[in-house]
Amino acid sequence: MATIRDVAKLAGVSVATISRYLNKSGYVNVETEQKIKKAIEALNYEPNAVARGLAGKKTNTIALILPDISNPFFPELARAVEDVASMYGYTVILCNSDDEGVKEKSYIEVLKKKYIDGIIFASNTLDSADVEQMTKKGIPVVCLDRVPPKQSCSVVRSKNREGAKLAVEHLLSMGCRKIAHIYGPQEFITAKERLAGYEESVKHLDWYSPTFMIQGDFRIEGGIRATELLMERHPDVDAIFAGNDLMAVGALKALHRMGVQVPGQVAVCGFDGIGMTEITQPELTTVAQPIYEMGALVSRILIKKIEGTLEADQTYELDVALVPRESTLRRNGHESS
Amino acid sequence: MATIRDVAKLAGVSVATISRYLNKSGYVNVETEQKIKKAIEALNYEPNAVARGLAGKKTNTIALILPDISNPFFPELARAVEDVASMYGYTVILCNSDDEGVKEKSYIEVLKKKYIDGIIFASNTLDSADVEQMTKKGIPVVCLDRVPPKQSCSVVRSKNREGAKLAVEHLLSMGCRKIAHIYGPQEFITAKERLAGYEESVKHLDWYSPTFMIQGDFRIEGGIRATELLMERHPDVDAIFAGNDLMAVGALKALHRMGVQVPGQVAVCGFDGIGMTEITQPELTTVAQPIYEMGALVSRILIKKIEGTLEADQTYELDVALVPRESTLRRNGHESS
DNA sequence: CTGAAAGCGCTAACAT
DNA sequence: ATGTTAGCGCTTTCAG
Repeated sequence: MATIRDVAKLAGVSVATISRYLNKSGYVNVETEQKIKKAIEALNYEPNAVARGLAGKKTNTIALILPDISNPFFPELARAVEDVASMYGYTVILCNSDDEGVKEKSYIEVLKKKYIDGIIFASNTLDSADVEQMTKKGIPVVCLDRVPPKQSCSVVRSKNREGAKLAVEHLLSMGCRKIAHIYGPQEFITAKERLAGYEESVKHLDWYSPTFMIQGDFRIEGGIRATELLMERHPDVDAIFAGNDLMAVGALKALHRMGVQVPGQVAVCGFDGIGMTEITQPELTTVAQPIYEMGALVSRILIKKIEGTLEADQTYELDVALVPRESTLRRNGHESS
Repeated sequence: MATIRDVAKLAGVSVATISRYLNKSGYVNVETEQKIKKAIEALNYEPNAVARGLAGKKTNTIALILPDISNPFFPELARAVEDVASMYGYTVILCNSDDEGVKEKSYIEVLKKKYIDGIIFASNTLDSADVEQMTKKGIPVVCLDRVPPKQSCSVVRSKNREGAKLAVEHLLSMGCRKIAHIYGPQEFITAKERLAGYEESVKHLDWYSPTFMIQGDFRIEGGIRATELLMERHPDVDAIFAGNDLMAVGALKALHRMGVQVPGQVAVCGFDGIGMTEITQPELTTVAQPIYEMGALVSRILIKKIEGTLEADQTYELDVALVPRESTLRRNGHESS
């Protein structure tokens, strides 16, 4: 592997000039430029990224910290992040935190030592102190969903409350009259907001009762159990709005086992818009978040921040969209009532 | 951030000693060891990974090159790789190649410049020349599925041919008599082997005909189209063995649309064992690969290779297992005939 | 057992 | 416009 020195020698100039040429920093004569170009080609020179990193404290590497890449929500997000990153010449380090603060901290330590340029957090454990500390240490951070106070970093999220309302409205418009909600763990801001949106939309309805809200765990199993509990408690519900798609899938499974028709007896609506919703039977109505776009946006913001072209930290709230499918399709619906 | 110099000064020894202590290379007196420990703690010293990388050409970073993290087969694999890597103190860079040689090559270039310690390929485009070149340049490589000739690198794969046979046997034992196969793109060695296994198992049966083998694309869409074509051509098939789970899901969808009962009229069996197979209706019988283990093994091997403790390159063929579920459950089956 | 010193390959003043 | 040079923070001979 040729070094910058070799190139300098062959081109008959100093290493500084080569460096300037490489980084387009400072002037360099057109003629010498040509000489340099030739030398580089002749030697098949490729600048060494590690040396650059050490000298310039910039590694063109970002990290993506998420709870678990095998949770179906994240692969698409990761794909988007990596796509954008590689488009801008950055490389992505993948970290699974399992939402455990300890793991997160330990990743952060490692990443700092590696002169990572920035971090994307798609995690819930992170507290604002951590974020501020990172920012203070000069490591740009961008978050997904989690909003640390004092706006110490940019945030990308989607309209959870509005999404929940969309779901309820849709179910009502399909003729449902007793709509239950399986909510996710309340440590998750998303779960909280969706629950709030649900409550807001239904609390003025005559059938409303807190017993229609059941806790789930954002996973299939939890959706199953919550549904069982719910159907026992309220055999008369005619719709379930689950706080995420995984729990909605669980609801589908549970209802099927009980012999309850979907959507005939009970309509089911999820939240997130992961691919799974298209392969269930019946296909699942869901409030889709623009997952890929969220990933793309979050990494574009991080890169801007790294390169110093970000005006100011901001919170971006992306629109969600109701995707109506079979699981909520009821004949007695009156969409245009 | 304290540097090794600061520690040396505070401990009253030279940087060389600190380095030896840090890397457990060379002797260091127990007493000085204590002094060093204290100094490190006092300064909260953390060795700089980039500097280490430059000086020692070892970055404790590996890369995982796969076709697409959003393809449901890969997240679990990636999770396993990252789990093992982080357990051994390595960090993982994620690369999506889309099975395009150009992208792969360009990743390799970048990774080389970053002094990556090794690469895991879960890709099909890579030709053996590339692998050998990498190996020659001193970058350890381990492959998934793809076996480059001359055994220039270790390979982890699973028993595709045997798996296909398991599938056919299972279908036969469930009473199926006309078993079709939707095979994947023949550039994929896995698709080829599964097809071969299928053919071997059925070619001696009286109903056998090449028209029972239909090409798919390893995705849901292709599974749907292939199934439509198949059912038109052979309305009398009573089982479909798909070359992977995604196509099996497609088959399920297509059959459902046509009003064909599964497993009543047609049984369906997939291959891979991805999570999706548990949420279809009916749940999908599949030949499960030990995906997580494959990822864990492949990364353990790579790390061994990096650390020079790997005896010799080898090909590891992991067992697959038939996971019987509803989609092949036929009353007229005689499991124990 | 420990220290001095020469890099690793590049960047960024500072000087010319 | 270009060259000189001092680092970046650590590893690793080679002496002692």
